[in-house]
Amino acid sequence: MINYTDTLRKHNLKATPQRIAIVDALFLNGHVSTESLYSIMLEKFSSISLATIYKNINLMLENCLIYEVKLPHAKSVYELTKSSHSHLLCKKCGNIEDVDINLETLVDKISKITEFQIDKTDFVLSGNCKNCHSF
Amino acid sequence: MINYTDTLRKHNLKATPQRIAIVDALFLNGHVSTESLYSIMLEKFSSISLATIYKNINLMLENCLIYEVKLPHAKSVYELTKSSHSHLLCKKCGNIEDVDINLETLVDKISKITEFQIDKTDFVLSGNCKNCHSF
DNA sequence: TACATAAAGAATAATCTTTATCTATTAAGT
DNA sequence: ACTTAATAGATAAAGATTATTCTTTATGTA
Repeated sequence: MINYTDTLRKHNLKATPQRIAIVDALFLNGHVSTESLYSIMLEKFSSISLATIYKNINLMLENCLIYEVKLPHAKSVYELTKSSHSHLLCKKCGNIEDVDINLETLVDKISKITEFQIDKTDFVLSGNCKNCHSF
Repeated sequence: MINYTDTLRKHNLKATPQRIAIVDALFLNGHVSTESLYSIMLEKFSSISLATIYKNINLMLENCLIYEVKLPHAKSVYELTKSSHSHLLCKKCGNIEDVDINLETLVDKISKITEFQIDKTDFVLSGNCKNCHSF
């Protein structure tokens, strides 16, 4: 398991074993919901409190270590903060994938038309993944 | 006030005064959260139950009369179902605007690259609206 | 227009979900 | 090793959503 002590400290968070394991779980699983993170954590820390999960998710959100991805017709999932990207959601199997789409030109155009200063996008594309539509 | 009896019936919903008022509130306000819908409704129906709001929102969602817009760092809002469009969110004043962006070419491209069959997009662009950045 | 009936509304209880509180423990700097 | 502020766990509290029960009502039919 990678040591995320520095990562946590850089985000003004004490490096507790629980937090290191949370970051590791996000790294390994990519996109994780609150309750799924709780069950993952229970395997390593049999007496971890659900409140600890919530508290740390909120702290990590505030310190921009993780990001919340809001999905249509599903609960939010959390991911480690990366450079801006979009998400693919399979409506059948629930799988979530990152996808890099260059939205710069598009956003510039919309910015001009709407007179909005846009500095962030949340883009989720839903459908069926390769496995779920090829049979 | 427009009579939404037919609209409701077309979506397999009985046209009760409460439901007509909900549809009207969404039409007039564009994007409404649960609690804000509740306060709007309380003005017309002083004894309406919050459970009625939730029940009807869910029924209208199931019957595709309304759509849930999930926003970053904010509670969901609901809108009357329209043709596919994106949303602009002002991070300062909280204002939400619809914006028509033709994503077809983009989505086709991504579909080919990722081998996902994409049939829906949820696109929220966040920033500052005209009023909030021009002063 | 009145009737029958399934559905909806209001009130409220019950069930999540999330946050707050309190105490014992621990990370991290000295 | 020692000190201190922050964290974890346990649990209560608060907030959000759903379920239940009973009364009322929309709507199709006679």
